Amino acid sequence: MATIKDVAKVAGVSVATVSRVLNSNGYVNVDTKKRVDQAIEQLNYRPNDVARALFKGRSKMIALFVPDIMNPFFPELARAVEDITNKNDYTFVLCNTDDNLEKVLTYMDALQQKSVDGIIIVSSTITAESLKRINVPVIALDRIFSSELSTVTVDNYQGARKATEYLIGLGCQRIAHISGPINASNAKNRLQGYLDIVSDEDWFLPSYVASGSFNLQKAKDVATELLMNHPELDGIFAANDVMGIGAMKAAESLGIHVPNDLSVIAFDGITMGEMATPSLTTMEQPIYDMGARAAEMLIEQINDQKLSRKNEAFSVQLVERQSTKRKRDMNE
Amino acid sequence: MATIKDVAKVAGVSVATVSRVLNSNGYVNVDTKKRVDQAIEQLNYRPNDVARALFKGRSKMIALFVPDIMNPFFPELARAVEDITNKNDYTFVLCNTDDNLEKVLTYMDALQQKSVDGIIIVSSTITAESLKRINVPVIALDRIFSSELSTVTVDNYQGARKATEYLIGLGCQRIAHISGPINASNAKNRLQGYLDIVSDEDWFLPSYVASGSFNLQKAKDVATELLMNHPELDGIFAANDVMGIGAMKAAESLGIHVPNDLSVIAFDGITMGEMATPSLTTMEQPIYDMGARAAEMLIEQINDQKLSRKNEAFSVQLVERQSTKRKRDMNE
DNA sequence: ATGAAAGCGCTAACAG
DNA sequence: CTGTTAGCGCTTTCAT
Repeated sequence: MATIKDVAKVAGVSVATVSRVLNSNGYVNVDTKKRVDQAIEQLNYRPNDVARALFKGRSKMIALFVPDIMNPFFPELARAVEDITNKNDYTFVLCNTDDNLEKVLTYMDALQQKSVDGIIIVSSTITAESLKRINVPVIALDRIFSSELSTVTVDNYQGARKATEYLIGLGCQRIAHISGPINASNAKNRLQGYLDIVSDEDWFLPSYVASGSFNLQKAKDVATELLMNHPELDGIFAANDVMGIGAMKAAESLGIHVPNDLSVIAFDGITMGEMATPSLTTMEQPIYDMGARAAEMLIEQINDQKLSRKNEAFSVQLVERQSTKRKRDMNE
Repeated sequence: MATIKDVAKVAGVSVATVSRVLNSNGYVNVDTKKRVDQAIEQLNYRPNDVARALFKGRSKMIALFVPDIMNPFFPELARAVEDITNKNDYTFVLCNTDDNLEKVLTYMDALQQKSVDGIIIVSSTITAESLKRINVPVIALDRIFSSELSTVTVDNYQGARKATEYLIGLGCQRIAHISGPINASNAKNRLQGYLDIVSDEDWFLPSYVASGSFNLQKAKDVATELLMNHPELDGIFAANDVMGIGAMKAAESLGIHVPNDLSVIAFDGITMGEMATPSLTTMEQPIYDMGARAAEMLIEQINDQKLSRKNEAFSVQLVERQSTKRKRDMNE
């Protein structure tokens, strides 16, 4: 590994001059620059980022915290963040937190020790308190957990309203909701959207709401219970796609046909929803765009630390597939 | 951020002594150690990893190259690598290569500049040549692309044989194969396993093999063609689960019932296969274990650079689900 | 058992 | 326009 010193020697200049051409900063004669460039080329020299990081106190690394990359919602988000991160010459570090505060703190210390430049966090359990552990820009993505952070989200409330209204428009007359964990802001808003549409209906029962924890198996279990206790149900709005699939699995094992007997709509727009049979109608989020935007915002903030707090919400879009169907036996 | 100097001052010793207790290396009086520990505690001191990395030339970072984390096979692998990586106090860097050599080289340079300690690579396109670009231990995972590297794989050939034999045992009499890209070692071995079972059968036709590039849409397209040209087919062995799902989608759109008219078996054991309807019979790989083992091997090699090259292959296991079914109309 | 000091590779004053 | 030099925070001889 050639160092800046080697380059200086070959070019017959001082390391300062080499540094200047490296960073195109300060005056340097055209000819000397040429000589330096040649030396760099000749030695195939690459500056040592570690030395730079030590001097600057920044490492050109960005970390993304997700609960678990194995959850199919996150790979696309991670991909987006990595793409933007890369395009801006940062290195991308992935951290699975399992929504475990202790792991988060361990990560924060480790990243701090490596002079990470910024962090994007998807989490509902992290405390605003724990952010003080590390002194770098942080963006909250998908879920809001601290009012002091810039955020990138979607309009969960409106999306949930639309999903519920869509089911009603199809002729559904008894609609249940399988919610995510209520401590997650997105789950809470989706629940609220549903409630604001249906809670005044005379058919509505509080027991039409069950928590599926954003988890397939859990959702299947609660959906089974829901469908057994309430055979009158003809629509389910699940707070995410994974739970929507769980609900369909529950219906299938009970001999309830989707979409003929039961319409199911969910939220997210992950690929797995298309793969399911029947394919899942959903409120699609621009997942990649969200990740990309969060990364861009983070980099802006890294470059200008006193940038003001910003809140961006993407809108979601109804994607009709096979799990929902207009009811033919409406009262007429 | 407290530095080692601050600690030294508070403890009333030199930085050398602090460094000694930090690394439990060299003699240090029990009492002085106590004083230093107290100072560390009091200042909440954490050593600066960047400074350490500069001195040592190693950064305690490990990178994983995957073609694309959005492909559902890779998140579990990534998760495993990250877990092991973390347990050993390394930081995990994720790199999506899109199987693009230029991206790979760019990554290698970037990682080299950051003094990464080692790399795990899943790739079929990387040339052995390009590895010279960076002088750290490398493990090949899932696919073999250079004979000089330690590798972690599965027994693709035996798995493919078993899958094909399973279909035959079910009574299938015309079995096609949807292969992965032939430049990928795993795809090649799976194809070979299939061929070695069927190529001597009198019904076998070379046109029973089609390439689906490990890609769902592509597999769906070629499966459609396959099923249209060869209505006699009653079994398909797809080289991975994603393509197995593609094949089922193709059958569905042609009105061919899986598994009654057509049995489909695939390879991988990703979650999406369970979610599909019908759920997909497959040769399940121990994906997490493979990732974990690769990470362990890498760390062993980092700790002892002159460790000899090693080759480990896990075995795969048949998981019967709904996409395959014994034929009732056998000649009897 | 401990301290002083050199140096990892780079950048940014400061001088000239 | 270019060179000299003092660090960035840490580890490791080399003395003592």
